[in-house]
This record gives sequence, structure tokens and C-alpha cells, in this order.
Amino acid sequence: MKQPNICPKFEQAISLLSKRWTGLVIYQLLNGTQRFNELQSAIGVSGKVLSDRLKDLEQQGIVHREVIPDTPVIIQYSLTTKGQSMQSIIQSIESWSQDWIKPE
Amino acid sequence: MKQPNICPKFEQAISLLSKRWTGLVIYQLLNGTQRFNELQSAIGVSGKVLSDRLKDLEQQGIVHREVIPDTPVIIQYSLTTKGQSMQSIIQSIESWSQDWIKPE
DNA sequence: ATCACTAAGTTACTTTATGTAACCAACTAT
DNA sequence: ATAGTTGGTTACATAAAGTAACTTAGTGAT
Repeated sequence: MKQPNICPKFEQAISLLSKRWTGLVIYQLLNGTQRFNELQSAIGVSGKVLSDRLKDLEQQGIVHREVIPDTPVIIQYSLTTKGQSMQSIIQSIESWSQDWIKPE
Repeated sequence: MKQPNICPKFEQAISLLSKRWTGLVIYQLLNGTQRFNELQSAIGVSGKVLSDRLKDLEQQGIVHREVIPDTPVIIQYSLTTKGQSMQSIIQSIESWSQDWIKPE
């Protein structure tokens, strides 16, 4: 056993990002506040899983959910400070992908 | 539709990292060459899925698999240059996690 | 009033991914 | 001959994700 235990903070961060769609939701919200349907059609995820992910992320303090009592009601999702701080991660993935992923 | 299509390179990179265990496998291999069983016990993944992931990563040119005809045969997994270049991503996740994930 | 429509989900059901544990081949040491 | 090792694979069980229909509350059109 070379590494009997991996840093739990790192492990938690990785497990967050290892969930399908998490990265794209954050990426999308880095462009600003968005509504449920906007997110759904922008990233092509099912309503069910988007709903799950947004709950996860809200619970982790990464996403903020705001109910605006317009009619019909508007629900806006945005990143908290913690969520915005993940831009550094998204950036590094983005720049790596530009350098190393070949087209088609 | 705000963003009808996300950059395909970025999307591919994200989909790679969104697969369970991928991040930890790369993290682990950043410490140097490792054998199948070492990886397995270090990150606590089942042999089946580890086998799948290593095949994926090999096929993506991220991991190199080397057979050493010792007895019993030794199989060493290591990162290619492309794989090593992902250190920047792992780093950013690591440093974010130190700043923002609170313990327990 | 009745019908159709919208946003933001939820529900029931199907398909895919992951986990578990047993097994295998080729060899070695006892 | 028997047991042990590495690097897997296989069959079966459970969890996660996809699909499509449905819901609730309100609005506007007929």
C-alpha cells in the first residue's frame, strides 16, 4: 500500500466533480444566473438528474436557488462565492482540453 | 437557448473526468508508475471498473501499459506526457479543496 | 367556463454503470 | 500435489441515469 489514505478534502472534491453533469452545470452557471429550463437545454441533461444535481450543489453551498414570485414563478440558479471559486478548476480543464484533445 | 453548443474539446475533457475513479487513477499515477493491485488497493475501486478505466485511459493516450515478463508477469501503469499534463487540473482541484472543503 | 400553454419539477419504468465475489491462467514455492 | 501470486474476467445484484408522461399553479385565448 503506497497511499493508504488520500486526503479527504481532495477526495470529496473529486467525488463531486466525478458525478455526471456537475462540471457542466458549474461551467454553465459561470456565464451567469440561469433558470432550470435554460440549464436543461444548454447541457442536454434530463430534468430528473438536473434536479438531483442542483439539490446536491445547493446542499454543498456551491449553487444558490432563488424563487422569484413572478407568474409563472421564476426560479433562478446561480453560483455562490464557493461556486465561483471553482472557476479555477474549470479554467484548467478548459485550457488542458485546448492543448491536448484533438478534434473529431 | 443561450449556448446551443459547448466547445466539444471541453466537453470531452469534462466527460472523461466525470467518470467515476478517473480523477483518482490519474492522481495516483502522478506519484509514479504503479501496478494494477497497487492502484486497486490505493483507491479502493473494484477490479472490474479499474480494468475498464485503465482501458479507457490507455485508449485516450493518457495512460501507458507496460508488460514486464517477470514471473509472475508485472504490468506497470504510468502516465504518458498527455497524462502528466493533467497535473495542472489535479492541482487546481487539490488547491480548491484545501480552501473550500471543510473537514468532516 | 373550457381548452391549451408555461415553468419547474416529480413519478413510474427502462437501460446503463458500478459493486461483489467467485473464478481463471500461468507460474512458483513448499 | 497443494497453496499462493498477479492481473485480470465472469455472472449476478444494486445503484445511477435516461425517457416520457404527469402535476401544480397560473395565464391567455376561444
